[in-house]
Order: sequence, then structure tokens, then C-alpha cells
Amino acid sequence: MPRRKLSATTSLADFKVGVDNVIFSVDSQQNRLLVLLVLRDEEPFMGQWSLPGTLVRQGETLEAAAYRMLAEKIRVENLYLEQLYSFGGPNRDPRESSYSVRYLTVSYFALVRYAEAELIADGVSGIAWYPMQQVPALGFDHNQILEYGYRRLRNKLEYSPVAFEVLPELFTLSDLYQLYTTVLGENFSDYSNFRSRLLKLRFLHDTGVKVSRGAGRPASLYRFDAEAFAPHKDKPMVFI
Amino acid sequence: MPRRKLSATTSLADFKVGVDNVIFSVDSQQNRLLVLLVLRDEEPFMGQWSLPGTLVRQGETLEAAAYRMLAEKIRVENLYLEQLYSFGGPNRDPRESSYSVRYLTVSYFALVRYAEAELIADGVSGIAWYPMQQVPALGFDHNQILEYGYRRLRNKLEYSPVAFEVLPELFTLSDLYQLYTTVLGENFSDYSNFRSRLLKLRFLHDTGVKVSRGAGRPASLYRFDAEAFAPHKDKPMVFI
DNA sequence: ACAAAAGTGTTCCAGGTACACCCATGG
DNA sequence: CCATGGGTGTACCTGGAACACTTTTGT
Repeated sequence: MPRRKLSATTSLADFKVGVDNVIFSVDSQQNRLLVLLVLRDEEPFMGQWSLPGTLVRQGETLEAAAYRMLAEKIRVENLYLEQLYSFGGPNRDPRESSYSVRYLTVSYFALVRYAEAELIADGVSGIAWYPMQQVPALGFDHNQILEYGYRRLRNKLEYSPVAFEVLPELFTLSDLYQLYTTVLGENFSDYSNFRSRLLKLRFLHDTGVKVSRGAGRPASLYRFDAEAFAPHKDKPMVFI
Repeated sequence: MPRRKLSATTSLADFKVGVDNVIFSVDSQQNRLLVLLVLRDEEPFMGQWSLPGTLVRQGETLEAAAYRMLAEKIRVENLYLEQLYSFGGPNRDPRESSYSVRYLTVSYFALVRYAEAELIADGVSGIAWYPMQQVPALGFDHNQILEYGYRRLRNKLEYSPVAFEVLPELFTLSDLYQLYTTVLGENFSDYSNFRSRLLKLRFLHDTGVKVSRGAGRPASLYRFDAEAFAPHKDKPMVFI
């Protein structure tokens, strides 16, 4: 016989739900992968860096909360956003001890264009792009969430065209290659092989326009063609 | 200047958090992929089939809730469980309208051995293995969750050794092959190629024991060696 | 003229595909 | 002895890895 009602000793938990965003961008000038961190100006973890997050409001979608948070911190036109993972164990937020509330967070993973992303300095709390190698100890379980997001980023790069959300509309093949090497490491592929493999797939169109950057032969600007990419959707290892 | 407090019009949402499990198993006799459904015996969606789910209790981990739910429905020794996705938009649960509470669900994906899984009939509510092709309209947004879990299952099969969680300790290579074809479809690979590719990876050990099933040459029983598999972890497309 | 960056081509080899074929058992 | 399923082998080909080489610019 199933119990219809729970006894008092096993009552349901009450939750506040937050979203925490792992927002990446790539500084192609300095070849660094960056993550957006905020300096907390209230308890808990006041004075410590953490992922930007917010609590979900009445009537608000999870994704809407993630977008709202993002819009509060940076102005950006193009971005890629997807849900990552949910962390909801008890005692992951110090505020839980005082009140009888649990805090569950749904983490989101975002990728924005570094060049066009304008940080919104609100004067009080700090906000900054941190190179992935220099991320400090974060508040809450945010180092774990960040690690999770980093893994997802590397996976995404391999089989999905997220890179083109971060690159400008027109880009050179070296731009693309450098993006991959800064995220994935130096030894994922030879440049010329990377180049010919991608071109053979025929979803990168040469605009014919050349651009010169200091010494060396000028490079062609390419454009990503989403429709031409479609057949490769869900196929593994398109880019590597 | 950041607002420290929210105005009354944008107050935080209060949540109950549930877990919904997409529990798969494979009937290798009949070559069918099965999913566990329960017949709801209370509102909302009374009398309709849905994924088995439960609400998270005080002090309980999300994963613990998922395991508790599973243990209430089936007795099983070996199983694979991982978090899938969280659905938390407003109005996804009819109960929300009456009270000022939102229902967020963290879905979990599970794989169990069909042969050893014993359904716990509690006499009142129905519970059954449904072939994936015959799944009816489910309560809540559970068809969407199921679709999500199905996608995850197919991906998992390709690069992770989940199959061996579902197969018995000793199995023939045809058992393995049939598992893959029933989940992935007929045309994913030739049997003999599938066979030689896997054997070359050297994590399947031939026990030498032969087993005969009706007509035809008897097959060798193999055992999966988790340690020998370790180097292939995180490598893509191990099985296809 | 030379260095630096972009782009092309070539050779070699692993690994996948599509088969044909052999083996052992039940009926 | 033949159908059935298990198991082995081979010939072909694609596609990646490594690397040499050419082209076009800045200084």
C-alpha cells in the first residue's frame, strides 16, 4: 500500500532556485581563455570571487533568469547559452543553516564574443574576465561548476559549431585555429590539416577579401554557413 | 548602484523540487528497448502514465531522491544512473496554479538489467515496461524528458561502456551486438567489423566457455574488464 | 633580402567497410 | 545434409598525421 501522505519526519524540502553562469570568452589577441567572475559584495562569501548568479523570480523561466543575469553584467549581441548541470545537495549554501530553505542551482554555460562584450561596471561590486589558469578559490561550489563548464566547452568545440558564436562574422582560418588551440591545447592538430579538413566540409565560404596583420601573407576572410553545416549536425568529431 | 533588496513585484519564486527518472532496459529476447512507466493514482494527471518521480525531502540529496524512487519501483542490483536535465519553467505542473509554489524537476537517466529487474507491484498504482515505440502520451512534460533521455542513451552507448551495466556478467558478442542494434538501429555497423574492432581494443576477455542457443555454432562468453577499458575513457567513438 | 604568416601538396599508414568464406551445432 | 548463427580473413579505400614546400606580405 502506498503512503499518500508523508509523515512529519520526512517532509518535503523547500527550495530557492538560482542560476549560476559559466561565461566563457576567448581573447584571441593574447590567446587566453577567459571566464567571467564577480566579486561578491554581500554574505555569504563576501569579498570572494564567484560565478555570476541570481535567484529565479516568480513567473520567470530558468533560462530567462540566466539571460537576465547575463544582461546585468555584460552587454553583448551574440552569445551561446545552454544548461549545464544542477547542484542541489543540502548544505551547499551557508544560508541554509539559518533558515529552513535549500538552495538549488541550475548552472548555465555561455560563450560570448570577447571583442564586443562590454562589462557593466556597476561601481560597487567587482567584475572581471579571469584567465582560466588564474582562477582563484571561488565561493560556494563554484570551482566545481566551472570545471564542469570547462569540460563541456571542450566537448562542444569538437563536434558543434559553437566557435562561430564567438568569432566575428568574418574571420580568418588562423583565427579559428587559434581559438581551438587556446581552448584545446597546442597539440590537437596540425594547422594545415585542420585547414584542409574544414575546407573539405564546404561550410566555410571564402569571401575573397584579404586582411593583413603585420608581417606575413594576407589571409582570406571566411564566413560560416549554418545551412551548409546542417548535414554535419550530430556527426561526431567534425572539427578534430 | 545595485539593488540589495528586490521590490515586492519581483519577489523570488518558491520551489518544490522533484526528480523524474527515465529508466531504460533492453529486452534482448525480443530486441526491444523498454522504458519504465507508472500509472498515476492521484492528481494531477490521475489515470495517465508518466515517468516515475518523487519530490525531494529535507536533507536529501537529488541523487538520493532518484535512488529512493528507483528502489521503490524495482529491485535491481546493477544500475547506471546519471543526471539528465532540469525543467523548471512556470506552469509546467498544474498544481502551481492553486498554490504559490513552482515545481522544478531534475531528471535522471538510468539503465538497469532487464533480466534481474523485478518490478515492485504495490497493488494500487500500475507500473510497467513500455517498448519505446509504444509509449503513450504522458503526464506533465514527460514525453519531452523521455525524448531527452533517449538521445542521451544513444550518445552514451557510442563512447561509454554503459552497455555492460545492462548485460549480464557473462555475455556473447552477439548479445552485445544486438543490444546496440536495438537501441541504435540496424545500420550502425556490420557484425563482423563491430566484433573485430572491439576485440582489438582488448577489454573484452574470452572466458572460453561456450553457450549454445538453438541452432548454429555455440558462442563464446565474454567478460568486460573495466581496468583494461580505462585508457579508452573519454576517447570518442569507441564502440562505433 | 629575409622573416613571418598563409596556403598547397605529397607521402605514409591506421583503421573502417564490405564482403566472401570457414566452423560448429540442431533439426 | 542443410539451415542457422558464430567466427575469421581479405581487399579496398578513406581520411588523418607529418612534413616539405610555395606564395605573399612587412620591414
